[in-house]
Amino acid sequence: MKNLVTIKLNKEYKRAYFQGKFKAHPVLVTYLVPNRQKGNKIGITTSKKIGSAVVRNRSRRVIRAAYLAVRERIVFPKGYDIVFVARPDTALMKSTKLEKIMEKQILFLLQENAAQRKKKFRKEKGSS
RNA sequence: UGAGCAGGUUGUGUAAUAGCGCAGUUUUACUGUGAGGAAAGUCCGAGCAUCACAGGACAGGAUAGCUGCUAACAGCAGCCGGAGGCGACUCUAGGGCUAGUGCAACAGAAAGAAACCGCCCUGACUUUUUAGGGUAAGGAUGGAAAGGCGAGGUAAGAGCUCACCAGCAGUGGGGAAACCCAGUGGCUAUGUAAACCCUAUCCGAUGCAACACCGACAAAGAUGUAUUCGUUGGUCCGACGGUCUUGAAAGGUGGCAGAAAGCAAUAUGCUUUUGAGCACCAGCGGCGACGCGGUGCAAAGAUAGAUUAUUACAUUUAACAGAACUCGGCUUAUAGAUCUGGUCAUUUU
RNA sequence: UGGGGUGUCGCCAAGCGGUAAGGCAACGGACUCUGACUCCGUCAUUGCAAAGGUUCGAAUCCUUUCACCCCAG
Repeated sequence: MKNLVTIKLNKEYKRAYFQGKFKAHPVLVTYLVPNRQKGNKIGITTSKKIGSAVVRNRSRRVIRAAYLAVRERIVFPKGYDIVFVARPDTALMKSTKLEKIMEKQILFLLQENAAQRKKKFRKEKGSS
């Protein structure tokens, strides 16, 4: 896919799950963690629990289409690893609806991340 | 018109915007192309690859009416036997318990060559009863009781005799065979082989995570020419090998999208050969599966895994559902639409 | 993708052609002033993942399907 880097190693997925912030919704769960590279890397998880191969493929496509639309609008301060986890109802959604949900989630998580960094920064200042 | 039977086809379409994989080229933009009838389950059969260009025996496994079709098969076609349906038609693991062994709980006298009750005869005692023998017609148990049923026959009975029916053996006729038909004979030991087993036929093992090649690192140790070691399966034989073992590890390409060769160069083309390739035919042969012949087609080939997302219209929401080395089948899932050919009943002519 | 295995009460499980053992838990009762421990009893009921078949008889044998688990990168 053009200009779209995907996460490939299991290590990187685990990093996103354990260190990253997450926001949940009945249709989509988003994990977000900053990486040290330029540009975002995304990963999509569709487990066997959500349905058959047709359902998994469909939800993967919908998420990818939604991300491509969302990427145009949001300005990321730096590179992030983003992992999207599909839910059973994801395949029934339209990608336009999913866009709005995803946009909210990512903006929320970016704020959280920024807030956390400021806190850390202050703490370090105070201790020193 | 109603009910019912068998079989086939299709498996959303169109437009706009944005986007992805692969191939090609005038190389970064265009052109072409891009999921299924089951791609599924992985239940069979093959190709292909490696191990000896795959050998023998045992073990193990598979199949099981007959004849054909097929590269092969547990598939398909036609037929035979059996079961069901008024019928169209459907279903059918359908070799052998008279080769041997095992099992048949409980009940019942007895589950394999049987006497509990009953019936009959004889003896004892003669009030009841009791001993021996004969008897498979009746009772009781059971899924199953020694061919079934009727008549003759008898002390009572019994294929003891006879008619019909079932089964077995051998005879004659028909058929390619399963098998069918006819008459003869002796008079018959139940069920179970999807129990062990026997018979016939077939099967070497491992699966593309097979396997081949490329690039790059470090080098060490052991054996000593055969009753050892290693190389492929459970075992043995046989065969082959001289070198074998080990450390660290991770990647790429091919296999893989019909194959091979040639020709041409504003392109993705053309030609030839080849293959269990696919589709079609008012062609030929065959009842048919199918074969022969002819014509046409053959461009999904990913590798964290492309083949789409959104909107509008049609008619509503399309059902089951996503290729991973490739084919032939089987099985299972499947909304709706549609076509063809039989059958039965009723009404009208 | 390929290979292998398992489904029996709420849980752990035995049984592998002839009435579905046992333990824990649960429920009822006894003991106790009450609770625990202990003792006694009940608990699969047309059923052994589901559907067909073989058999007199199937959890067990055969076929198909479903769910789950393990191994191989």
